[in-house]
Amino acid sequence: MVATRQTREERKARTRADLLVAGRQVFLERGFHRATLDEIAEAAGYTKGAVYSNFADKDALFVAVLDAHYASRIEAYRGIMLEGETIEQTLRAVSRFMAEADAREPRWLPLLSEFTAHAARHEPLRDSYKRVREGFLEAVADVIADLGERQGVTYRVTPLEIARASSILVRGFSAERQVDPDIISPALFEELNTAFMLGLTNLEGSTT
Amino acid sequence: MVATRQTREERKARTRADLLVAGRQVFLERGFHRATLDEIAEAAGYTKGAVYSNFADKDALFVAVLDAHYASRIEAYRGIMLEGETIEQTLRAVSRFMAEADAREPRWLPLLSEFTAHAARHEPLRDSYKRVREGFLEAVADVIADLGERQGVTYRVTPLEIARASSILVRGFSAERQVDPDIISPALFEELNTAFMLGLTNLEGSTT
DNA sequence: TGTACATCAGTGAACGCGCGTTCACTGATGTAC
DNA sequence: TGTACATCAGTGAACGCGCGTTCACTGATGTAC
Repeated sequence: MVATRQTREERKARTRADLLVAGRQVFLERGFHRATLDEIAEAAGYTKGAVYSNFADKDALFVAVLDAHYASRIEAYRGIMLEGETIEQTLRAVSRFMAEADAREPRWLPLLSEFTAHAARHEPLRDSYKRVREGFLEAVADVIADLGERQGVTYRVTPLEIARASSILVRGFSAERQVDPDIISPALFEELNTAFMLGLTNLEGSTT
Repeated sequence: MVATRQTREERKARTRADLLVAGRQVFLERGFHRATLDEIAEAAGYTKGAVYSNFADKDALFVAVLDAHYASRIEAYRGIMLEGETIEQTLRAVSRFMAEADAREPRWLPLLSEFTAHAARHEPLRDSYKRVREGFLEAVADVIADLGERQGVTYRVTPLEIARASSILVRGFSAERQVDPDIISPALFEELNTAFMLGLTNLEGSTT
């Protein structure tokens, strides 16, 4: 397992990938503001300079982490959609996936919230954040539209709005849970999600 | 209009009140992190030391601002509840009030989100924030419970959970809007709110 | 296959600065007699 | 009503420090011939 000779390009791509993994991890552990580039670089096995050689600054590193996160989410959603047989089954599977992802990485949503607040206040960053985020929501909307077609279901609002509405709920839950993770009862979670899904889809089959 | 002689106690209370007003304003303008105690003190007509003479630190000042904000909200909600004749009317009036408050001070919710993220990461602050916030939600729950009794309506979940659910929606909307205020269509807003309210109350009158 | 020079990813140390916090001080209010 | 001392809200200046960012450098890869 001796380090093979690599071209510059390969090495740099490797470094970038290492920094993304380490960045994600340290951001999750410490939060955006408290994570230091020193710690991230060290966790990846480099020094701070490597970060600046691969990303414009700390903000850009985070946006890249976010981009990678969303890419993997989209892939997961696509997979779930292909597996589900009925719309109800698929929606339930998506809900389950989201709940599991949150349980697996409970700090992700608070981290996103912290970064959103930061990005909203810093003009150029705000734009690049918006681009990545809207790209994600549009990709989710595509999945939702595909699902509708496959299952012959119509929606009361556009797929993009459904994606956004889902995000609204998720982020709202997260905001509320930040103070105390146990504060949202499972009953409340279920009621809200159900109300939300019934409200936005014509599940009864009426296509008016 | 010569400054009247005041006791120390009166003067101090006045200073504190001035700082709260100025703090609220500067926090709204700049956000929590970017607001400086210098600017707040100056806006209030004092120097930084006055802040430290009235509050433990920057965090405590914000919590005090928050506390005052919630107190005035509760008062408003109580007023609305007393005026409404039917439950539908009252719920609509509350929705309108919340929308108007958000339009009047669009930076309040982002500010709260920024501070929540901050507080979540700082142990002792987190507790005092939680105390203030839970106190608010409980007061809202009281209003909701009173409303139910007055109008003879039952809820599918506890009043406290309704208060929390409402807060979840509000904060979710706000999180989503931070990137771009125009991104949530009125239609989506209405659909979600309706789904939410129908989901949590037994409006048809069934008390089962 | 070898030599000489160019490139550039990553290093390591230094910089800089914004601002929250501290602290000795002051002058007006409060208290005792 | 007056005097002497105590208190303490608010002042103003200095401190401190964490960390993002910069930059001259190096040594391995790339390129030309």
